[in-house]
Amino acid sequence: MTQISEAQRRRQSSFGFLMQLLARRIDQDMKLRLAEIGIDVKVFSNLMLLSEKDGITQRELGRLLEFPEYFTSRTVDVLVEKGFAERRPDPDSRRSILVYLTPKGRKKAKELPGIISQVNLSYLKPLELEERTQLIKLLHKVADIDQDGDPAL
Amino acid sequence: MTQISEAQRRRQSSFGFLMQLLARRIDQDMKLRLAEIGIDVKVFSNLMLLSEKDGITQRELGRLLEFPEYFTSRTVDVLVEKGFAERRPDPDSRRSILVYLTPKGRKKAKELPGIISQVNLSYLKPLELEERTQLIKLLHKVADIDQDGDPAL
DNA sequence: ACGCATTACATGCAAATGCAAGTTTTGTAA
DNA sequence: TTACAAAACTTGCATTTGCATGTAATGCGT
Repeated sequence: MTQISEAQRRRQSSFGFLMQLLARRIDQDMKLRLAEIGIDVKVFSNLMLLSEKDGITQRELGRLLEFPEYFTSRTVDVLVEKGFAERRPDPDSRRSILVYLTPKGRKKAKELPGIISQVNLSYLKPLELEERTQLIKLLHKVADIDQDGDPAL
Repeated sequence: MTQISEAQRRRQSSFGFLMQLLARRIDQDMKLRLAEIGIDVKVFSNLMLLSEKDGITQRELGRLLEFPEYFTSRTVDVLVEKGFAERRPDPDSRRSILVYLTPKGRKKAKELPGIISQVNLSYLKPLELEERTQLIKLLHKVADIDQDGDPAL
């Protein structure tokens, strides 16, 4: 058994520390998996959201994903370059732009849930089914997204 | 009540999605808090770890924090520039380097636990005490860091 | 209808990042 | 002991990021 200090125990039990550590691991995994299908993490997020709901403004897209505005702007550039999305003028306002998935983008988006499930499952493996539900519920409560649902495995 | 799609519910309940979202928020908060005392997140992590245990090689430091090697190399550069740490030759091997905190670094590290507690607490606020313990325990299990302890609030 | 703050988005540019390739030192095996 | 692989760091360089700023369109008060 390795000797661990009180300080180490404290750090390793810090909510922030655990979140950062795990998020980095997940991000790394996703990066590898997504590279196989030729996209990166930021394209992935936007593709997922747009497949739920497109025809929204860039601002709305960024707001829903909690990404800064300049970031969304450039990500949409990439989506358009890759032929996954297109910008259309907003009939209600000439200063805003609506983002729509193209058929190609929609097709690509269909590949994503499988990857997500696999990655999620690989992380949740050490937990019992009940614990997984509990964990998602607690994270939800912390994130303050006001709805509940079963974990997406 | 806002209308939400099944797909949206699914995404928002994805372990990976929640982790990324929360980690980004925490990171942003920490960035602001740390800017007040003149350091950034990567310096922060290393300072914390070294305050637990210094006199380790850069490789070991990177391994413990799960940071890539080139990253550690540059972070230690910054730590040294700022006078928080110093590199000393490893008596056992001329190709490795031991990193030690300076008194200044040790002093700076003392400011950190307070900030960590505040940030952690601000996130865990929506949870009951029991739930906080449960959440940390579950995250621990997922992270597979082999020890248990009470949450550092 | 005029001025002016605000919204929505884009971008220039400095700094940070990440990969791959480089250097020096050590282990190992013939 | 020599040669070759691997370890421990470092660095060059292209890409990415992020802040601050710019541009165009809109709402709003008077």
